[in-house]
Amino acid sequence: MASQTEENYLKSLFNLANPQGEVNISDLANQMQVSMPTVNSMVKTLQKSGWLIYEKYKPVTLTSKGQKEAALIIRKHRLTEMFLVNKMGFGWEEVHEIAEQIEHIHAPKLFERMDEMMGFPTIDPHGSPIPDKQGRIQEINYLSLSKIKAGQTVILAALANSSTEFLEFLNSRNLSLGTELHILSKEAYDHSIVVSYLNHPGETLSEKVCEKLLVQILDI
Amino acid sequence: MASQTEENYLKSLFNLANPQGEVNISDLANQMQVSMPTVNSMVKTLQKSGWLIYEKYKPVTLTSKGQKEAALIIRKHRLTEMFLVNKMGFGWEEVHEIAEQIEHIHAPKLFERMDEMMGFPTIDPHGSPIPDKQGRIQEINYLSLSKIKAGQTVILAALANSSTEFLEFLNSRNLSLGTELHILSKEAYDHSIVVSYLNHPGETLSEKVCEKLLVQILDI
DNA sequence: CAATTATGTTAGATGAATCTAACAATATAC
DNA sequence: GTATATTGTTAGATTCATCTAACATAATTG
Ligand SMILES: [Mn+2]
Ligand SMILES: [Mn+2]
Ligand SMILES: [Mn+2]
Ligand SMILES: [Mn+2]
Repeated sequence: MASQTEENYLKSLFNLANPQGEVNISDLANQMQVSMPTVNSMVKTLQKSGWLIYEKYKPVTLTSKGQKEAALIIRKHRLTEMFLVNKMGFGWEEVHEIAEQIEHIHAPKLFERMDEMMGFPTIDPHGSPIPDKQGRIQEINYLSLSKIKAGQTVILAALANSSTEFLEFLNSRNLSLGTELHILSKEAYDHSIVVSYLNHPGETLSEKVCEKLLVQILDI
Repeated sequence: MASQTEENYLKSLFNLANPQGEVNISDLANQMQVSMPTVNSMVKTLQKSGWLIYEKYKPVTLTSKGQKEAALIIRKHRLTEMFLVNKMGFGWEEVHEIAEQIEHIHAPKLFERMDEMMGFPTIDPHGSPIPDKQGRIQEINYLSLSKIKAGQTVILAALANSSTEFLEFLNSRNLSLGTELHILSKEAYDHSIVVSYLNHPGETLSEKVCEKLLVQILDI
């Protein structure tokens, strides 16, 4: 069984993987906030347990066993976040840190009960998909708000970043998942946009914000 | 901040303390399922952090800081057990192992929400008191069923032992906290007793079982 | 393509939590 | 009150997860 530390490495590896499934040692060191030699020795350990493939001077790649394990930890994380929001009254900006700890609890029944009590949700409070019990993830291809043309109407469906600061910014503007946004105009100079939505007739959003808002186009 | 390992030592120390607050190294080693040298080095570490008083060849004693810390971990454990039973539908025999892990989560709000959602319970699913936020425990002096005379009527209020096996035994006899028991007779030879209760007109309970059933006398 | 920069590895050390083997102190029993 | 048993300590080793310093390889760029 993977240690708590190893589980966190697996999650980072899963999230950092490029389309070919590769992860650089330096990116992993940066993500985990440890030195490269630490990562170097950890990837050797993870390889010995069959979680990944490692060859000197090459980027590492999770094995399918490693991918599944990572996805199942992410499943526990996201189920927990959803449970905290839906069943315990937490705000979406409060749950990540708690889930970061609870994802390491070994108690299959706990997470099954959460799942059951919530009616088997498929997304977490930030719009990210919850992997199923087999570790399969249903990737949904949302569009970034920064790619949408003026005049269109979209629904806020997910976030490309879920940091507390960003979530608190969204709270301050009453923006939540499901909000219907009308793109009124786009500024050519700085790529900021002006949107209108419930009780907010004209709100300006910077490019930095728009990039992180993932939306679905409303075809009426 | 105490590590998960240190937290488990603090809990054991709290539970093993005799009326003078003293704990033997060998009892602690036995409880923690580690060797005596391991305990010896750990108590030195715990002393350095101010959790306990240690002098060579003498039993150790938790400081008041150590007692409070232990009580607050026990609080998290018992709140969790109660939450799992009352809010998530677990049986009282399923929750200890999960609580053993969740008690180490650092998230004050999580436990405050549990507490709130349950209406600030004062006992856990096994009848043990839940320490308050200041780490104070309200000790209730129940009587062991083995001390009760024939002819009396009592209410099952708590358990002196909450092992899964014992809880499953109680489940098999439909015995739960709050059950009203009529002591019909006592066997002088083996100290077993015969009780009657809801749908059980005559159930024999061994001395071993009676010792672990804590009751309140019903004064009608 | 040579120089510079970025990325990755080795070596050696540290602190936490554990072990076994050997020894020391204290308590108990005859 | 000495012998025996119980309890506790020291010494030395191990594994895990981390570090820094030094060195090696690979990629980028003028
Ligand atoms: Mn999260
Ligand atoms: Mn984590
Ligand atoms: Mn318990
Ligand atoms: Mn524990």
